[in-house]
Amino acid sequence: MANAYQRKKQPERVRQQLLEVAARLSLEQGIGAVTLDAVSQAAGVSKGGLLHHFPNKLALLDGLFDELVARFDRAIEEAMEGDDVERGRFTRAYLTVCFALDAEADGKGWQVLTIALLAEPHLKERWREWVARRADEFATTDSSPNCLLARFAADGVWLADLLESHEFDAATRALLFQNLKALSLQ
Amino acid sequence: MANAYQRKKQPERVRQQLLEVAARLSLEQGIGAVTLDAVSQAAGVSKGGLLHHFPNKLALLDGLFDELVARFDRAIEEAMEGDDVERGRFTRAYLTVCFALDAEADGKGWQVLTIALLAEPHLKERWREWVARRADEFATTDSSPNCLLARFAADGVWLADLLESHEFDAATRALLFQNLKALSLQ
DNA sequence: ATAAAGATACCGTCTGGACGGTTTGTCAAG
DNA sequence: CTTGACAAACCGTCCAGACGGTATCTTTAT
Repeated sequence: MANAYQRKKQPERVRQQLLEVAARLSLEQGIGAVTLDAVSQAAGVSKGGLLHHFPNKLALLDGLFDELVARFDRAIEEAMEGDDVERGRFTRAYLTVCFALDAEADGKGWQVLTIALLAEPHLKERWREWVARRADEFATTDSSPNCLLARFAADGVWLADLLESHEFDAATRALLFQNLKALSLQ
Repeated sequence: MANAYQRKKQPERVRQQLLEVAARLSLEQGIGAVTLDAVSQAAGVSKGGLLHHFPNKLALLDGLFDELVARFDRAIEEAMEGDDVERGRFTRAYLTVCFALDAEADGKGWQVLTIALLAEPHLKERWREWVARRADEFATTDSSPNCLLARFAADGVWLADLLESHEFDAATRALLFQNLKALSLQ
């Protein structure tokens, strides 16, 4: 730390570290805690260093968004692997991922996504693009009203997880999941 | 404006104006734009004046939350009036209100609720209380999994409206609404 | 092979502005 | 004449970003 000039350069590692730290900070202390100072310090980098990787704060949030969307995409793709029914496959994967998020260890880190998303009108736009791309991609298999409905419900459940507003028992939760999956097949 | 000492004193009016302005600001420019300076200025009041009505910023957000929840409650109650089927009545009202929000003129102002809600852990807690109270109140008529599901879907639709992430045609939207209402009756 | 010539990856400090909140003062109404 | 409803100036803090530097990588020319 004292002599960081000498230490090995590992830009990709540092960049990753910055994103991780930013996610963790926002999770633990709210989005307000994500300041350039706090993030850089927690990542063991100077503020100048942070600003080298992300030219401004918006770029940092963008990077965070990209990272999280990428994880989301991967999770969905993974969930689609083991499903050989075409109809509603994407929707079922979406359901699976959304319902699993609260249990998952690093799933908590996702929460920052929405917060930033809602706070930053700019990210709202990017999310819209994601939805549009996916809707287009799976138009032939997942565009039925029932699939749409199921995905909306998943969003609702995910929001409830985020806000911790509903106290489910696991059985009800599982039942909901089953019912929604059934909807995706009709 | 120049000489506000002379103008008629109308505390309730000013208070209301402050809340309205705060809602509008958060809607148009994000929650970050809701600063004491901006709100007070846009409401034609000095910052001292604002802080007379709301001793600190948290109190302002609280007031906003109260106002919005009150409107929500009123809207739900109103929607329940014309419904004489007991089973799922609350859920149908909830659906009606959520689906109507984007069309409503001042419905847009609601959006601030979530944003503030997600940003402020403190408001998250209060929202949880609202949900719990309602869930308890209508436990006998609206606690079925299908009702729960319908309400979650409504939340999802509402979120989509908020983020402007989905482009519905009116027909699909109406169909969703009908399907969900049907669910509340099963 | 190697040395010069950039390019890249950082560090540490400074600044200007925004923002929440305080204080003191002023006017009006009851 | 006391209290409530404001105004206006001010304070301390925090924060985004600029800036100028330094050390390490990579490429290129010889």
